[in-house]
Amino acid sequence: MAPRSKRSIPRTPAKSAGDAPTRRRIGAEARRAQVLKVAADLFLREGIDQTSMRRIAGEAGVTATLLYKHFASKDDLLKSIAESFFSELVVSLDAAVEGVTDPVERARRLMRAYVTFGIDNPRAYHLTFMTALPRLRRGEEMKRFRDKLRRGETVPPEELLMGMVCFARLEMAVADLVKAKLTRTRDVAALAEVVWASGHGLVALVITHDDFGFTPVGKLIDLSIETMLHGLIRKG
Amino acid sequence: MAPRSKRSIPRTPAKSAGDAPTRRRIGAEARRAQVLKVAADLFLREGIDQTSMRRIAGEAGVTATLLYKHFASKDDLLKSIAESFFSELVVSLDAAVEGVTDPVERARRLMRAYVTFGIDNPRAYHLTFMTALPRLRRGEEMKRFRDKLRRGETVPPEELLMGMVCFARLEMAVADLVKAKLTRTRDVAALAEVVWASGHGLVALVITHDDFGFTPVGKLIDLSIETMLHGLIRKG
DNA sequence: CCAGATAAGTGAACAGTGTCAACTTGTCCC
DNA sequence: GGGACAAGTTGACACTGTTCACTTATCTGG
Repeated sequence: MAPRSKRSIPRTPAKSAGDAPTRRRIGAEARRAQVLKVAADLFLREGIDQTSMRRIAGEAGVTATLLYKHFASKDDLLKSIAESFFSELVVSLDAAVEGVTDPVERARRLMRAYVTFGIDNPRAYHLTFMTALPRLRRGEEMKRFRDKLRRGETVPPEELLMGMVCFARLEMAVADLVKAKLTRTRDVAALAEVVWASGHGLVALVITHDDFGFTPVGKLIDLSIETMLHGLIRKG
Repeated sequence: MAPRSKRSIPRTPAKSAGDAPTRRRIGAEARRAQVLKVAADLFLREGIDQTSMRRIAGEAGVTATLLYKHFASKDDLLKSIAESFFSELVVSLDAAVEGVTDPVERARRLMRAYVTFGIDNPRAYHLTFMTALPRLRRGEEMKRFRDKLRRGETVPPEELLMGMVCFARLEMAVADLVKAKLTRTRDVAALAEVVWASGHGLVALVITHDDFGFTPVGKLIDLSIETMLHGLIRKG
């Protein structure tokens, strides 16, 4: 955004003699993977806006133009990276509830895993859940996708939207609570969305207003999860 | 190193014809206000990134350079606009609880007013709560500010951070709940942050993933607020 | 009434951005 | 060896936020 003016940079032609400009060719797949890795690193270290296509290209030892042979746009590149973060999140979520059978405890651990992942990986979280990538918005397609996941159907992995998969994990945990007749209300989708919202809000506030002077994060997480759980569960 | 002395370059007199676009002068305050209005309009209509300084200037019938006589940077301009949105939000919040004495009902209405404001003014909400303006981050200053508001002290209005004022409204409502011994726990600050998080999360999700296929928003708001309230309040 | 200070406004440039058309170069297959 | 095609580069375009060096209008005091 702001080109911090660092004056008196001679702007060298950068035509240093002798360095071999040999175009090093690697396969298309390999290059794509390499660019993804470099870009993800830079986005996480420096932030999205601070990371230009030229910078990514430079770090990959390549020209910016080449990136457009592998990704349609910067947003497209971002989207690809987001998908990989989603995958990691799914792994975290699954690990958190592995072997746990009590539905309430499963829900609790799921929430905690989600919030912790977000707070521990603020830039990744920002990229995946707080950036409205134009390409990520697919409206009707998403609805159909949700329905499929809800019914336990499988979806071709290459078309998989990992964000939806994350949500499906939460939705199924909530469904278990409802099935066990533990909840005050029975609208699984709505309940899952509410739970997600509270977790998301916590992460979002903490990572974007980190100077707010919040209560220690650990305490906040505990209180948030327990409050939500108490709100969900029937008294009795 | 080319000293580049551009002394006394004639620089086109441009006095040739009666083109004279007549620099229309208005007072500094007036111009500042006008720019604020134009910029706010554009940000809301087109979004922040789609609105350049030149565009704002053009719409105001002025040069981009002039904007920098009134605002230090685009971020600074954004920040000024954010403050005015915060003010509107405070008005909404106060209106929502006017005349209501029951602490639970006050809390409920406050939450609803907050969430509704955000969903009804997505761009304004995004600008105020989801954009980490560098100038908005003031760390320690914010903490001291919070403490003052918490104690009911007044703060010079020209240094007022309206965002903090909004939060203080919520915090005081929560404090009333705690005082009435209605809550399960007693940490006012932490409780208020948790409530805020859930409201914020709802708004944030709805306005950035508007294609997600959510449960109808009205239902979501109701369920979210009632769940939160049930989670907060002691049973019995 | 007119000089001078100062406030208000301008044009051109700088250093960057995402992106693309047109070109060159490397590598494999026939 | 000669194409074909994939992989990579050059150089530009139309933007961005921002600043420097200016001009011009308006108010004030002598």
